Amino acid sequence: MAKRSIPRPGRAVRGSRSGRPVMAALDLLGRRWALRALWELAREPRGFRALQADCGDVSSSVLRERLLELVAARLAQQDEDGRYSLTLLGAELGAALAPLDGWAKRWARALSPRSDTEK
Amino acid sequence: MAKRSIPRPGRAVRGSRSGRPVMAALDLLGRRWALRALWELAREPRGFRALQADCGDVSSSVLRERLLELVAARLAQQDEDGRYSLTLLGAELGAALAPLDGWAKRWARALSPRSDTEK
DNA sequence: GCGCGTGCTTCGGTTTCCGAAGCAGCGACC
DNA sequence: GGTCGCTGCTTCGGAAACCGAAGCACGCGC
Repeated sequence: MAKRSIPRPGRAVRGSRSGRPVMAALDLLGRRWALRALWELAREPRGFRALQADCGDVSSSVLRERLLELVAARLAQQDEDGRYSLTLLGAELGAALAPLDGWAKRWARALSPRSDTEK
Repeated sequence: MAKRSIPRPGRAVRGSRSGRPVMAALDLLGRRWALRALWELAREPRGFRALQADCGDVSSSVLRERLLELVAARLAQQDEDGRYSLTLLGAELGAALAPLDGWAKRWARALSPRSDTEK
């Protein structure tokens, strides 16, 4: 498990040797399902299988990897009862990402009216 | 080119049949280098090769795919001189994501002091 | 013409992801 | 005690995504 190194600020990550914090974040969150898992956990803590179901049945192996990464990055934690939840740090990230929801709605509005010109 | 369908609000995407806009966004941005490319373009418009270099030498084939996706999603566009830039919509997304930078710095501060307990 | 930089393409090899199956542990119920 | 169902988690073969290096066509300066 944990095959590849987990991005952390101050360390070289994929696509950036600078170690700039935001680059590490971009790497961490750019992995498949990472953003989604964080988003779901921000809504409310859940157990592994519930989380998997709410993420549209992600493959359990990948979800496990992402969760390990989030935990290693101190964004998430596992409670004694097994449920996953965000740490304070993770919740703050969730808050920083919150505007995404509002933007997405504007995006939907901007795209739908005349975008029947899709293939 | 454009092998897989491009996420759009109102359509089923990976991991969500609901068509909720934010899910489409999460899918689009959860692809490798998508977030990073957007972030770089938000700083300033650039040509393909410059963008590639600034993204830490992403493979050109993947960068091309991500750019096509961003363009299809109306987040980016290609100017007459060939340079890529964000559309108004894309710039708004960039603005919505801006808090990420501040958060990442806090993340770095929270992690560095005593996290010598890394493997 | 020639060199150089551009946007972009191709392709073989590697990594990542997926999906289905299965395991061990635990509480509920009989 | 037994087995049922649910849990967190693991394994593994095949599929898809990604990488990296090379190369093509075009435009521009020389």
